[in-house]
Amino acid sequence: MARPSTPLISREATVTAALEIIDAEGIDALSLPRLARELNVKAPSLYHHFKDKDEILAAVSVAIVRKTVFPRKPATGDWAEWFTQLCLNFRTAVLRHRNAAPLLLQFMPRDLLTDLYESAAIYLGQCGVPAEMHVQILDGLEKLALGATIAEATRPPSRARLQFEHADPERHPVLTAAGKANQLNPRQIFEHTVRSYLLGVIHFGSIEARDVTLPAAGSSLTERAASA
Amino acid sequence: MARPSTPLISREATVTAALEIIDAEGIDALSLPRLARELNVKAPSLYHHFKDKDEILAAVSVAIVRKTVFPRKPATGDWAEWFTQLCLNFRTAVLRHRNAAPLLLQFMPRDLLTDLYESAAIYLGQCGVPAEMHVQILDGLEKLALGATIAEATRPPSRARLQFEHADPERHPVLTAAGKANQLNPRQIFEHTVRSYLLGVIHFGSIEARDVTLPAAGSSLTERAASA
DNA sequence: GCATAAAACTAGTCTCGCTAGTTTAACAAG
DNA sequence: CTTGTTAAACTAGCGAGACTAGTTTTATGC
Repeated sequence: MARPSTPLISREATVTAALEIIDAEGIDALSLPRLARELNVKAPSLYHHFKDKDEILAAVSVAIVRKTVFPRKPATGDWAEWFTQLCLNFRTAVLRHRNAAPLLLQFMPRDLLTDLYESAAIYLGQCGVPAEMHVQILDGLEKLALGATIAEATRPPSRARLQFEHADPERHPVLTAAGKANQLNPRQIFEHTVRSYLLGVIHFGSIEARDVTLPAAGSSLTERAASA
Repeated sequence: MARPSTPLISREATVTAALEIIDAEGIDALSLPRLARELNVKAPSLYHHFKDKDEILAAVSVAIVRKTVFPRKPATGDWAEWFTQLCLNFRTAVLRHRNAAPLLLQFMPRDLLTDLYESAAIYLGQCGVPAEMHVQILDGLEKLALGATIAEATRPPSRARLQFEHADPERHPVLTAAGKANQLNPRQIFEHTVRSYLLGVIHFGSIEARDVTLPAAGSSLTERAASA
């Protein structure tokens, strides 16, 4: 077969097919031959539309992140509420494709975020938050939201509610009890975490970060395990 | 060559060599032939000591996490301080091998954590923290510390202080200003984030997680970009 | 002393990412 | 309408890596 009247491959269709494979069979199942088969095409043809496999994965990452719903900014100036909703929406968008979540570590489209951050920094300024705290808030929230979401995505969802899967009621009675006492589902825990962080920043953000080094005395996990 | 009088390969030496390769040349450079060469051995011989490559990577992950220094619990009952130190020490241990950090997403040794969590839950109980909050604290901190550390590790360290690398002073003046106003280094930001989170939990932990769904109106990042 | 298992090896398979070079069709310029 | 150029597919094949099978030699336990 040679050049068809209408192209068989489009970037969009490729990304969609890739995402379907990842969703259904996991990220290791996404090979170029496999992806090409899905598009009724041979693997090398993909190189006419993407430089290499990484470019495909980056495009998949963009597709996931772009589905984050962007909440309207409350006129009340409740910026913490706005950030919380944004983080929740980001989490939702990523968890829709949890098999693909690890991609974001490598391919998170940071240029997409920059426009968002500019807008967020303006909003923070309007709400009276001093500029020295903007980095703290934006950077902390990014790591919190991204990290927590990816971490959650890499756990099997069936066990999401069962908190500590390795906890043995015999060896870990207190931890087991804590798991039972927990009332919140994963989404609520995430929301609580984000909210607590923002509330902490608001009320304690002006505290100097202490310049502490390692504690004078301590044992490593290894030593601890050996002495147990 | 056949069976030597003393084994040429040990699990420990293998893990050490693997970590050296990852530190020096990145995770993609770690192939079994490459690792075997470092041990003056041929690749298939490794299969007498490890089931597959994943088992090697899991062992590497354990080696990294086990170097986390375990701080002494303050008798004052200042559990937030203890958790903060623990998180900082975890971050330090992981950042010593930042190229290997992404491994923790897949191979984080959760069984190692379980003993730690049991001990932490006991400590929280002794400090008067109600059991309903234990999961919130432990789970939130795990995701925060793990996620933030891995996210930080995957950024190049040289640019760590330069906050928003994609920020263009023309297009993003406020964000650029925020970056300049920032006084904290990455470690301090991390510490601040953990501390803020814990302070938030302490003071607002009893607040019900609101059962909010998506906001009534909003635009996605895509629509936003299109309208800009 | 002998059977067994350990610990290395060689040879080779399969899959994958990617490149080179080919073919045919679309399209723009004269 | 022809013709030259480019687009978009293809086939063939390289090189690397994970892993398997089967072999050899040696240590070790009975």
